[in-house]
Order: sequence, then C-alpha cells, then structure tokens
Amino acid sequence: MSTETPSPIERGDQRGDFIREIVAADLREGRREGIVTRFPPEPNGYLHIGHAKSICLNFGIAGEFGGRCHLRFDDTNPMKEEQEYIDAIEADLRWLGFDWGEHLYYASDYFEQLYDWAVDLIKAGKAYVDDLSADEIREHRGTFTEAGRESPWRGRPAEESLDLFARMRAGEFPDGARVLRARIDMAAPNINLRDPVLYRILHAEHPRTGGAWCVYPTYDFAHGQSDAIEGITHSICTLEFEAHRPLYDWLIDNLPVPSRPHQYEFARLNLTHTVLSKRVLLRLVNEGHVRGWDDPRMPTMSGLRRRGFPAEGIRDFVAMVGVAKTDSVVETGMLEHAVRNVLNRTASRRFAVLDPLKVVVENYPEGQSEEMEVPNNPEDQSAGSRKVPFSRELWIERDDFMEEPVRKFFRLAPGREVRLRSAYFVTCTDVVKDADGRVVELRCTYDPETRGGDAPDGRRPKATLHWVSAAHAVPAEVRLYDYLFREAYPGADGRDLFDDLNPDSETVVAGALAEASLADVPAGETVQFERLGYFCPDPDSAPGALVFNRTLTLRDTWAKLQAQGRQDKA
RNA sequence: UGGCGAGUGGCCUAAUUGGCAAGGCACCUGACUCUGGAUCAGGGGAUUGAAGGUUCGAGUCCUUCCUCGCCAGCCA
Repeated sequence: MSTETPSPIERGDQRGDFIREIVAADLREGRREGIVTRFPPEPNGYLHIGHAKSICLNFGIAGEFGGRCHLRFDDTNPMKEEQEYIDAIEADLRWLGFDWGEHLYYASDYFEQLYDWAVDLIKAGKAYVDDLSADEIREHRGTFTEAGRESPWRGRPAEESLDLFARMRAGEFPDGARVLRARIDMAAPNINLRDPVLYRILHAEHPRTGGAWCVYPTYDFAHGQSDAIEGITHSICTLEFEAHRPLYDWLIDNLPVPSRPHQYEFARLNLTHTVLSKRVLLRLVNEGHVRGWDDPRMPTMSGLRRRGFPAEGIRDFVAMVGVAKTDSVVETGMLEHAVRNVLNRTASRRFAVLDPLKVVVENYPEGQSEEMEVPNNPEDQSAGSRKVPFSRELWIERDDFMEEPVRKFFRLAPGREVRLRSAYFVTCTDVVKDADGRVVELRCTYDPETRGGDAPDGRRPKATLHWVSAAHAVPAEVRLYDYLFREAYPGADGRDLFDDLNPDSETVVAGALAEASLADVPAGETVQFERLGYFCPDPDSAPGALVFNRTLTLRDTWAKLQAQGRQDKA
C-alpha cells in the first residue's frame, strides 16, 4: 500500500481505534505473526465514500503493521455482478492511493475448493440438500420469538444429498428447485444459525467463470472460507454482519480450512445531506436527478473526483472520523474541512469572474496593456508566479460593488478606493446605468503609483478584489454545486427521500469570464478562483468551451454575515 | 416480541482499563492579512441515556430500566 502523505494515525500522532488495538495486541501477545487484511467489494455497483472508510481501514492497518491487504471481489451472485464494476472499482481504488500488488483475488477463484468443502460437510452430516421452495423455507424458519421447524429433508441420508448436490452442479435442476443447507439448529435464537442456505442453483452467466457453474455459494459460505484460503488474519466488516459471526465461526470450525481468520465489525460511515445506499444512488441516476454515477453531487468516488476533491482530502477525512461501533452520522462539513485543508495548501490561484460587471479605468491609456506579476499560491512560494494582463477595460464581480454600501461592506462603492489584486488601486468615480436603472458599468480612475498593489504612501484599502482584463478574458461555463439533499437526514421522520432533494444542488453559470491561463488547467487538477472557491475542469470542458465545477466555496465571513442579516429580518 | 450491538458538548472520536472528562469539526471573540481566504491567540458549550448500588473515589464495576440500530434473502 502506498499513500502520498501518511495519515495522522500512520504518523503515530494518534491513538489507534479499537480494531488497531486488537491487531496490536494480537501481534504483541504472539497470537499472530503477521497481519493480512482484505477489502472485499461486491462488483455490483460503484464505490462511494462509505467504502473509503473500509478501504483506508484495511489498507491502513496492513501498512501500519507491516502486513498486506488483498483486493478480493466477492463475486458470488452472477445475477447482479458485472465486469464494468470490477474495472471501475480498481480504478477508484488506485485513485484513492492504494495498491494491492499481486494480491488481486476473486471469490470465484475458490469455487472448486468451496464445492469440495460443501461435499465434506454433507459427508460429515453437517449439511443436506433441501427440496423445499424458498417460500417454504421461509415459513419453516420461524420468527424472532418462535423456533423454526425442521425441513422434512433434514434427515436425508448423506449419500442421497451427495448425489443430489452433484446433480445440482451438473445442471439437472432449474433455479430454486433445491438448495444446500447447513445442519445447525432450527431453534437457535440467532436466525442465521437456523440451517442457513449454503448453495443455490443459478443458471446465469458469471462475469468470470462464464457458464462453468450453475450452483453458487452464498455470502456466508464463501466469505469466511475465502478469508481462510488467503490467510486473512483480521476480517473487518460493518456492523450488520455481527449476527453472522457465529455462522462465520461455525463454518471455520467445521471445515478443514488452512487458517483461522477472525471477523471484527465497525460502524459504517454515514454523512448528512446525502445518502450512501447503492439502491438509492441507482435511482438518482436512473430517474435523471443527476448527470450520472460520476455527477459532482454524488458521494461516489467518481463523483467526488469529478467534483475536484483530492484523494488526500478523503483519506484525511476518514482518519479524522475514526473507527468505532457506534452508529453515527458525520456532518458533511467535516469532509469539506479536510478537502479545503488540502486544497488551500496545494491549489494554484487564478482569477475568474462569475457575475461580471464592466469597469472602465478612465485615466488608463486606451489600447495599452501590461503584464502584472501574480503569485500562484501565497501559501507556497515554490509555486511561483504568473503574468496576468491588465488593461483599461476590466471585469469585476458584481457582488463586489454596492451603489449604496451597507454597514460592514468594505468593497467598491462610489467614491471609494479598493485594491485590484496584484495590480492597482482604483477609485469609483461614476456609475453607468441602463434604462431600467440597472448598473451596467463603473467608471474608475487608477493610481499609477500603486502598481503591483502597494501604495508608496502606505495607505491600505479595506478590500482587495479579483479582476480580469476584458480584452484578454476567456468565457467559461461554471457549475455551482451544493448539497444533493437539503435536509441533513434525507427521508427522516417519514418524509419521502426524494422530496428532500435540494432543487438548487446545481446552478449553471453561463457567462463567467476567466483568466486565459485557465484554459490550460489539466483534467484532475483543482485550482482556486481567488476569493470564490475551488474549481476544477469538468470532463465536458473543451477548448473554446470551458466548463468548471465548483468543488467548494472558500469560507466566507461576509456571506455568513449576509445570511444572518437575512435571518434577522425574517 | 427473541437474539446481538450501541448510548460521552450541535457532530465525530478519546479517556493510560477505578483517579481532575481530552481532541477534531462546527460556533463565538480578538490579532494579523494584497483572498472578508489562510494563519495565530482566546472563548462558550457535558449533572458521560436514567435510577439505584459498590467504593475514599465510577464514563469505566454491579442491578434495573429507557432509547436507538441490526437480524426472519436461495442479497452482500
């Protein structure tokens, strides 16, 4: 495994979570000589940020304790799984910064071994072929309060089950005709122990084994045994598998497996203002609420990537959230903090005006222009600087001007002087309006003595604005993103999940004007539009038709003040 | 209803296993600033789900109760 920057935990700055403590103790007390973990996705959908928690946990532990982490596709249900997902999952994993070396496995690699073990179980009288239908099996299973009833086939001789199981594999029976069940205890308080199904008949094309099989092991029969085959020491999964652990252990105990893995469960990640359910995400895509699986509003890895979130920020976020057994919902603000933290350090600064207002600098010579030296990142001198053209006609942000400035508004207003970042101080001398009274242009004068942004007399404007030269700017479409759901807990209190969708989750700004160098930002790179936020080129972007996604806004004290003002009035 | 699991400031997570409840996010204030960003300094906010009990001392141990989550797929 490899990460660009060690997480706080990897650096040892942070105490480990309960799983890391177990791992450390197992090593310290000699129960284990080495650590092997695995990330076991089912290739039936795309990875999302919830998976990132599991990925960072499994690969993180392996890295910290000198072990290794396998990537194993849990491909036991050919009805749902596709090669497309396998490829996407691998790509997302690599992007997140992890590497499994040669340890790429598939549960389907073990189908032959799994089948042999099932035969062993039958011979030992610990499994039997059941002819009951799915409905009948459910009826026999009982309820939480009543014990189940034994299937009439439970006492079937091993030889007969053996013969039937072989014929199931040979394809003699249709889907659902029979199953192989473990013989455990139909009265067990844990329903997972009431003779769970181990194999079912599925005449389906498997993405890897094709038509070689028509019986497939269930999750319960495949997972632990796959762990044992690979020598997994700590099989880490989410809380909903807790009730399966007794069955996991029963199978390991009753099969001649080569190693003894243990299962540990932690609470899955939940985030406010979004939803991490493959089912719901699929609906969002299919019903056209988003642009696709990689829509910048989606919590999928591909969505976060398209949104401009750096992998490092996601890893930091996961480290920040921690690992425990308490069901919890993390505020999305924490993710945003982690992302801003990385971007502030790494993102190159640029100028772009989203809602342009024309400024004419009256005392600046017509037809003249000059190159202003602008730092690429004040947080990082090594990022260097660039030249940005300045001229008589400029665009500034409409929000940066107020004809009648309210209290605490520091920006441009009639008669007021502000600094144009890395350029000159300008003073607004006149306001030009159209027939409707809308401000369409500002007339200003500049002070030639302030070239570069400093005044010889030491005077300091209260505001610094970003700007672009009208003659040199390039047009761009900018897509502004906000929470996908307006409610922190979508669908809570009986509401319909889809009624909680945020109608303003995407705002397309067609007429933005950007510094020309923005045409050269490579895909996958996120830059800062000074004073506005972080933005990245969208895959829809093309030469001459630039499209940027807003990753996140900057923290904005003024916007907060305004929002509070609005609240006070309301 | 049976089984299993979990309850610590608004959110997430700690507490050297019985010794002054700590940190991050969020929030507020101030300093600084060529991004109203960043940074720095400070602040408010917790009868640790409840009630009993053991103890010099309980978030931690015991009892009872409450709340929430998961489990009755031939999904994972």
